[in-house]
Amino acid sequence: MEKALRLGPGNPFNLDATLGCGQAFRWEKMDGTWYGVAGDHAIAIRQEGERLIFSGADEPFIRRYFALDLDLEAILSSVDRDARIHAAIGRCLGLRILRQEPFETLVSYICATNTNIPTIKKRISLIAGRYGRRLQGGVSAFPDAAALAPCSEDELRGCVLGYRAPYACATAALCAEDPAWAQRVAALPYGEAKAELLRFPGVGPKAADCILLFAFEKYEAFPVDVHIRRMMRRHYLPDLPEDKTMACREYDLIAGFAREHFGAYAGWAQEYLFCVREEERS
DNA sequence: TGCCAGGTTGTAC
DNA sequence: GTACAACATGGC
Repeated sequence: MEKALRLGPGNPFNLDATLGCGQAFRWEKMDGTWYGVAGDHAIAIRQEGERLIFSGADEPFIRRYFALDLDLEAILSSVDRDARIHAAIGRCLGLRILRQEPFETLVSYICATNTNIPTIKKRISLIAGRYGRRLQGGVSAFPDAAALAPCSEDELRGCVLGYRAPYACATAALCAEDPAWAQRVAALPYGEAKAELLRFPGVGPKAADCILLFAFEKYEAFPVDVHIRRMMRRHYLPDLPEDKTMACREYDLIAGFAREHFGAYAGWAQEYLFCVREEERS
């Protein structure tokens, strides 16, 4: 059954930017409607101006998942500190950082290293379809740690994870043994929470920052992927010495600069910059 | 075909 | 601590 939700004035929301920016991997748009899975909900949702029309979940879930409770204008005015981010905000106004499931986000970003977004979506979809609980409409929830932990490396290789299969396998086992991991991470401040996540195999600085930003509301996390690195070097830190691969020191330098420059909501700035990432290379 | 992709790991210095 | 090759796979 369809429900409708009216977005308040002065609190912008842009469904296309939010679901299309690459933070979540289980959404597809068809004929103006987004179809996807969040938690145990198979959701269909579309935006008509200031109205959201949705089915598959109740309004409190939608408000929470899409972070409609946050004062976006306040967040954006706090990071709006230069012409480039200002332009990005103008182009993607209403993009919000979702509140995603910790375990799904953890595994998703282990699957997201050194690859492209269509391939990540394929991996996540295969994992959910094979090991997740079936929902209405034929789609499946992402499995929890207990459901994924018994999988062998070969089974996960079958989900085209490649060399990441042992990492996902070992991480699922760790989470299954320690179901309170997410609660613990949630309670820690950014730096300590990141250190906790870095203990999972297959999780490095970038994946940890994505997980903290998309599943734990640690909004000072500033993930530095190849696009953001290129943009930051080109437009914010032109004096950084040339390097082929990203050294640990360089990552912390870029992310540290971003936190200083954009402030406590640097992660929101990162998503807006990622949303307008240049397609041109080199 | 060859290069690139929401990088991390293991190893050598 | 820093540097760098190896890594599976698919898109373009």
